[in-house]
Amino acid sequence: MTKLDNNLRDRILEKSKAMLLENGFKGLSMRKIAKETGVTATSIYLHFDNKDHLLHALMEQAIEHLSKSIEKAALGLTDAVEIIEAIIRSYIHFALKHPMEYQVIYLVKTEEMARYPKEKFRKARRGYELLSKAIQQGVDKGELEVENPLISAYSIWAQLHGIISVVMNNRLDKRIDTQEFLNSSIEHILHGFLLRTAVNDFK
Amino acid sequence: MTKLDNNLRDRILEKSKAMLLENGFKGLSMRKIAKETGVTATSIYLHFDNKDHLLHALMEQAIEHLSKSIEKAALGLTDAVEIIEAIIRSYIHFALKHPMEYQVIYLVKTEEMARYPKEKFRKARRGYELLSKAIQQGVDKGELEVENPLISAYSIWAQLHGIISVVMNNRLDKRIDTQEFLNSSIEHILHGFLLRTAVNDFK
DNA sequence: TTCGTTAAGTTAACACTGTTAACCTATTCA
DNA sequence: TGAATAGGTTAACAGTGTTAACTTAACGAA
Repeated sequence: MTKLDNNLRDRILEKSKAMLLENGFKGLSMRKIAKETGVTATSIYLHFDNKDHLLHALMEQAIEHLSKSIEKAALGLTDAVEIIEAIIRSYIHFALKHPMEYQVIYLVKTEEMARYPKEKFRKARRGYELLSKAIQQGVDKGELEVENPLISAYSIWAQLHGIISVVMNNRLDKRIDTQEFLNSSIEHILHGFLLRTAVNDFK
Repeated sequence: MTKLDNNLRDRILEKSKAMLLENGFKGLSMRKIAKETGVTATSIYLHFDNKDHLLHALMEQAIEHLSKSIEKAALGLTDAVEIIEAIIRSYIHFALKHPMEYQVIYLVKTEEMARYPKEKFRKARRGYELLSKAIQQGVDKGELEVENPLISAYSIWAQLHGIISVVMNNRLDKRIDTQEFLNSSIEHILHGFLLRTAVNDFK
């Protein structure tokens, strides 16, 4: 791994990502990735332990991309509720704009999760920490009513994930307009954290 | 399909479900299911078009199971908010008690969803209709503040799904206690639909 | 300059996978 | 009695992730 990780590894990742964006996960195989990269299937194993590790690498990139989008959206804002809403909206926006990248983040299942190096989750946590800071700030200013900001941050994020996954997997009732559903859900989520007095201000 | 669908089909489903509960989705193959059922792999194709259709059948059973659990939990209750909370808690309880059955409901991805017969989604909708009725009832009584009860029902359900999937996939920060997270999230979700006045009553 | 080492790839093979085509056998019904 | 059909089977295809064994090229030391 001295001068190995300079070229092919990146090309494999690039091609994998491109193939993912085009055709989804279904037909994504090591052999096809290799062929697309102009190399043998076994060569991939010189750069990645196995298919899961390759997906982990894609996952990392996607998490980085998502984190940056969120940070960018929150940049410059000072009001706690504004920041929270901006984070929520940018999260949804990212998911809908980059569905495959979003899905790769949540692809890895429970069992493999354990093996996924914890250190790399630090990056993934940047978003929550931003969110939980904003919540704490809102609590301090008396705008929000929350027991544990970290738990609340994770709760918001989990609820968002549910809403997005429902939309992305076409699980919505056909009578329901997607945009209306999203707006209504955002409102519900925000509403759940606001004080009685603040509720009146929220539109 | 006259007298075909009496015996083997059910045995296949039984064994599939048992294997799913024991070892998860990862190693679940047609050949293994066949071997476990004491039959050839190709025989399965006399009863199911393909693997996806077999999973659809398992999905149907799981949805039925979940729907019954929810209906049972709401039975006898009259107060709208009580009913909503009971539905939410029974949904979470089911998911944690039967993780594999829960996961099979959400396994099928977007592309295959389109082919899944809409008629069969009726069953899946029973839960929402119960929920949306309760919401409507709460609105009529002036306990809840909601624009569209159906949308709200789907929103609650989606948020629940997100919370459960986060817990089931070990995505929670280790500093967070799962039970505390669940309770806090339930509170948030309910809070999001309550009126200002009602908020005070909610504990 | 030659030699051994190592990086970076290859080919061939294993043990699987879902799925189809072709075949067999027992039962049912005219 | 004989044809049709339900309910299976065996053999095979095309694909999968992954490993072991082999090749080739580059480099540093003797």
